[in-house]
Amino acid sequence: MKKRVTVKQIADEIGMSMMTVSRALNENGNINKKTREKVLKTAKKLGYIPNFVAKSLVQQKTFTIGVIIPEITHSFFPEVIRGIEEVAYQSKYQIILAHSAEDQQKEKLAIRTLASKRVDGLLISTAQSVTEFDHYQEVVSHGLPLVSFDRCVYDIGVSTVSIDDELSAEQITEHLIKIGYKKIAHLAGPVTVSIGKKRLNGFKKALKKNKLVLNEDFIIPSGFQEADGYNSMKKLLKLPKTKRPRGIVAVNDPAAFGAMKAILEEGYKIPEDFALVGFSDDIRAELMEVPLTTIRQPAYELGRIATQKLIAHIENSKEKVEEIILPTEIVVRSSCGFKSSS
Amino acid sequence: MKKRVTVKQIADEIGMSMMTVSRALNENGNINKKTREKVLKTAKKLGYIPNFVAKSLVQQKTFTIGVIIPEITHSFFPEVIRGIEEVAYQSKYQIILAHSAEDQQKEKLAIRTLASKRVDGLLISTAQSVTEFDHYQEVVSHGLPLVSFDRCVYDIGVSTVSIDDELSAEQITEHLIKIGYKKIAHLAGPVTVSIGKKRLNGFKKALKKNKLVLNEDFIIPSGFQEADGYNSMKKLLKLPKTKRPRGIVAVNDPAAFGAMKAILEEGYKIPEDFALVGFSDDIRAELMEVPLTTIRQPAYELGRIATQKLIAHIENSKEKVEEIILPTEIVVRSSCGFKSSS
DNA sequence: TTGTAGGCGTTATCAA
DNA sequence: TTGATAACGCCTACAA
Repeated sequence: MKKRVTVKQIADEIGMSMMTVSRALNENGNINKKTREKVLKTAKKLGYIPNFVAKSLVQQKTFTIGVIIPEITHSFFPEVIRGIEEVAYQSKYQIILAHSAEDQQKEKLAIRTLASKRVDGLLISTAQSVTEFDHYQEVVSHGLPLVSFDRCVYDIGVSTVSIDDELSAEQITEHLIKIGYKKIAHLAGPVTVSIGKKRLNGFKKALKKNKLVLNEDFIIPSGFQEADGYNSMKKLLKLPKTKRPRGIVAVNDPAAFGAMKAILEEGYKIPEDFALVGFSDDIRAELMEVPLTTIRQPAYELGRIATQKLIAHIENSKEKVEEIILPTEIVVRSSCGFKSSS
Repeated sequence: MKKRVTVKQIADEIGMSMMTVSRALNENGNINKKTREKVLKTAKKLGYIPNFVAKSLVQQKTFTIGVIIPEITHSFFPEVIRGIEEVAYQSKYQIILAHSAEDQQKEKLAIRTLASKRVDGLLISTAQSVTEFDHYQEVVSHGLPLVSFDRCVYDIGVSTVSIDDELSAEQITEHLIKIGYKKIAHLAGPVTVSIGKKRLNGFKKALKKNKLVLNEDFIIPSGFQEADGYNSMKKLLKLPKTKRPRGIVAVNDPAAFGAMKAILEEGYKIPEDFALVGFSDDIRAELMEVPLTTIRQPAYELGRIATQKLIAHIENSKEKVEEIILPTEIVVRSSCGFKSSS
């Protein structure tokens, strides 16, 4: 293997100093045009590849953003990543992608590793199992810019980008109520995660606002995965017929898919026996055996805006910490029965 | 903002040399147990975060792998990435994810940037618009390990991980033939991309083997996106009725989805008017209005194995260059008519 | 416009 | 077991 070409080698080759070469390579100012061309030609001839590691060390800047997501299989996060990558690319940043797989320990480790790799900033959507946020606090206190998106952390002084989960959950629950359903259950996410708690709150709010009694048995602790929705729904189906809900508000689409599977599996019909709604408008939602009523989230935009905000924080330490809320839209399909005019 | 804690600061704090601290931090051998504990305690007290950038510079190793994919929205690549991330994580590597968006220029730039960031290796699935591979050759000749996956490059001396595209395309085409279709068209991918060329070859092979005439008009240049399939199918539908094919082999599932849309849009039925098959078993394939017959690819496994091979190359320069082929499976659904027993 | 000296934070090497 | 010194490749700051 040939020895790596460095600035010094180029300098020696043309009999000039390293600084001249460095300047020529970086298109700064103040350099003789001919010198510059000579340097560039020599660099090409020798097959020079600049070393960003060395550059990063000197400049204390890596042009790299760490991205930690809890999940990647479904359609939401890939869309978010596309948005992140696009904005990062435009600003000449790369992204290091880490997958927490909903696991707190992995998330913690990822944060530490990324901090050690000296990423310029961090974009995080919290794992399902996360119960405390010391590990966020730790890097933030070291001055590492962090933007929390989708599943956010509040009160630690970082910008957040999300939708209005509470309001959206309230809206979709109310949609069921307006159609005429009264006994409505919620397959809830973990309340330690922002979206779990906020969607539950929205669900409760809708009942209250419409003077429906909140039956605590109808709040089924669930999770964000299809299997969670499936298991929770199975539990509901074990209740005696008269004690069962008629409407189901799932914490997200994958959970709704699981619930749908459980319902159909036991020979019940949607929406005749159970009305079902999800949350996030997964790419599969409209394709399911019973197309799913859900909340559409602007995933791609969310990725873009979170990244823009993060880069703003990186490049300007005075950038204002904000809670950014993106609009959603209720998408009515057949899983909840006829369309309401409201 | 407080000043960053370094090895030197820890050393000063406890009155020892930097080397002792470094050794203690790295759990090497040869260090007094008490010294080690003292260092660790002090490091924690001061909030030390190791600087991998400096370490990388010294050790000429970043524990980072560059991953370049052409597309991220559909289900194939997210699954691959999950496999990549998992294996990388187990071996303590992180991944830098770059998105070429099917664009040759972006892919070139990504390769250069990743080489400059001194990733330890590169995992690439070629963009649709790529016509020449000098940019691969360039980094490979510099000794940067590269593994080409899914959409592979051959003959440049790198390991490849893919399925047997030619055989699989032959099989699924033959499946249509066995059912009884004789006039079969192919929505082809760009032949400059391995899978485009190989799937076309497989298609041709199946016709030949079964003594069907190859009608060049039935090979429609298409692309890997839904819109490409849609446009190509529209072209086919403009042919006079008697000159139209009865079976359609799409280069991949998204293209098949586009074709399906075009067919149904004009009031035709699948499979009654047109039998349709795809390739890759996208997550939506079984959920479509007409469930799609397709080839199942082991995406997650593909990501895992490509990464294992890459890390093997990284950690052992004598690792054998291989063409790894993963098995596929034909998944018969209703879009191709009744199930064949074969 | 070009060059010199020093340092970014860490580890390899050799010596004590 | 511990320490001093140089080196990784580049850039900042200052000088010529």
